[in-house]
Amino acid sequence: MAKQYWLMKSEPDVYSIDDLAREKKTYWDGVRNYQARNFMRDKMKIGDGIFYYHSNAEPSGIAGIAKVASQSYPDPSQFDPKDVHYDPDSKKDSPVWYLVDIQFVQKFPKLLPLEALKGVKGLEKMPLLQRGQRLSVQPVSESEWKMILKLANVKD
DNA sequence: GCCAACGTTGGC
DNA sequence: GCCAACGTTGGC
Repeated sequence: MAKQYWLMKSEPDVYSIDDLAREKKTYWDGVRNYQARNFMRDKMKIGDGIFYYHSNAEPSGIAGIAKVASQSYPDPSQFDPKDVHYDPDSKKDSPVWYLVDIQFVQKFPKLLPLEALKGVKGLEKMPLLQRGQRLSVQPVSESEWKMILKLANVKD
């Protein structure tokens, strides 16, 4: 299986790339969208590349790189009645929500703002740039991955 | 803080 | 199964 690439959104006020850089590794809990879950549960493989995207930020944009650090497993927060992500419909023997661990790779020297991605030839198909797109876990093609690394002035 | 766009819920 | 109402996302 060839290496695949992803983009994952996080609000930096909640958990930023600096938080990830400090902790080195975290688990991506709280995703409650089926499409995003399916990518994590069915598609992600250890070692896949992840663009770490800051949403609801000033400015919003890609902040750096992480990588998938585990197979998918059930999101523990769905079983915890005290957790905001608690899902009373989910049962332990048939969990609804899955997540993966992600590991810090590098922070971009400068955040690559969303604005800088718009209008770039070769990136126009990215879900991120589609009007109204809110998916928090998205696939990125290899060519998009390489172009963005170039724009950010970093090597993989 | 506003609001457009979207996904989900629930009445019918 | 339709679709209006609602809650959420996320750029601005």
